[in-house]
Amino acid sequence: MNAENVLDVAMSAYWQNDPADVSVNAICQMAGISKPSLYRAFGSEDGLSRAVLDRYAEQVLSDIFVILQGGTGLHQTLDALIDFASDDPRMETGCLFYKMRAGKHRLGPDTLSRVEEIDAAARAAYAAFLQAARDAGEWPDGLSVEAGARYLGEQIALAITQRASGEDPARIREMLTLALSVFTRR
Amino acid sequence: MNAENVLDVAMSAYWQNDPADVSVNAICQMAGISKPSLYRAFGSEDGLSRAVLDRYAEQVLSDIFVILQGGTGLHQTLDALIDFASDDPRMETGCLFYKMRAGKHRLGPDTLSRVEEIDAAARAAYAAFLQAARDAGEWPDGLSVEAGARYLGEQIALAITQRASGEDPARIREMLTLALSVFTRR
DNA sequence: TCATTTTTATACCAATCGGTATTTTAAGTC
DNA sequence: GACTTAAAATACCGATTGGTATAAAAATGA
Repeated sequence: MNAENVLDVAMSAYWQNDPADVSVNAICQMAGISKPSLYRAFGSEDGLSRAVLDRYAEQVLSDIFVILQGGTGLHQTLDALIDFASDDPRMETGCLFYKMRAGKHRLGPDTLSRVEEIDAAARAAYAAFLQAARDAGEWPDGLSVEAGARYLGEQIALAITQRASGEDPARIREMLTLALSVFTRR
Repeated sequence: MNAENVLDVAMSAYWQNDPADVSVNAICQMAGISKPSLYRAFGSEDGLSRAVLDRYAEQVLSDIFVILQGGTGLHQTLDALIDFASDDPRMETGCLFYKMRAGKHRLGPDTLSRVEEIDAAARAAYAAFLQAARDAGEWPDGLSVEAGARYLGEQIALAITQRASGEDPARIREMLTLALSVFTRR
């Protein structure tokens, strides 16, 4: 019955549509397995969506952490983030993590706690990146690293969420570039 | 059976929670009316949510248009928008319009077209406001009014959406102020 | 007061949800 | 081949969804 294949099918379904709109029944049908098989493998819908999120984190989100930890300087890293959010084909239908976070009140407890865990890790990574830029002297006056990290994370989330709603990538890039210009102008 | 009371109850329910999480059954129960009565008055769930959105537009959204058309200059109007998004108590649980727009794929055709209508009107109002600021010479180089209007609208939407998720208003204000600083710095 | 019409309330509909009990099938093992 | 064990498929569960048919009640007109 191949659990990895089920995870791939579920991840793609959750990702392409909204997680809340994809039923367990539909996943079983798409994966060609029976419902008892799925429940034996993952325990519950919560177990499945959590497993999917784990897979997504290591297959996709890890790339964002790589960009942040690249140590290539403020300007260059911001450009890489803009490229990723605006034009990476994998973000064409949005980000599964952001979709889950946006509908967190519908998640089961396990998936929810994983979402919050990833959220905290992302904020920490953004903060570490900005702290390094501050240490290098590339930093506008009167802005805390904490606030900057929150701002940066939410602007990236906004841009990718807009891609999910079919917005023109060029427009998204324009808006995100404008939003992140607060880091490089003084 | 009082249709206005039903609209008030439904608006408050849609607004406080997510529209997709509020069933027709629940609204009937809260309003103390029978389901056939509601369907005779509004035709369908789509008819009800559209009527609710109409009411919301004239009771709440109109205030934003008033701010935008106040003609009090760029800086002052932006501050008023920041105040509204960050601290107006009516936005404490978010904006019903933004909640509907975020879940537009779940809306019926009538409600959906009304959402898009309001969206277009809002963009036009933002653009008119920014055009006036440009005519007054208060405008950064290399930014089109169109792009600025989209950016401004989305930043406001982001801020209010964050209020719905319980974010600290002071943090939201800080982020929104930072985002809108691109209009006043050169 | 009686009859008509309109509104209300109760009960129901088919579809779908997440989750399971039961039965059938298949795979080993001796 | 006979027996055991594990997996799979089907059928079912109660709850809830948007929507309606029908029966009871209330208001209206003569």
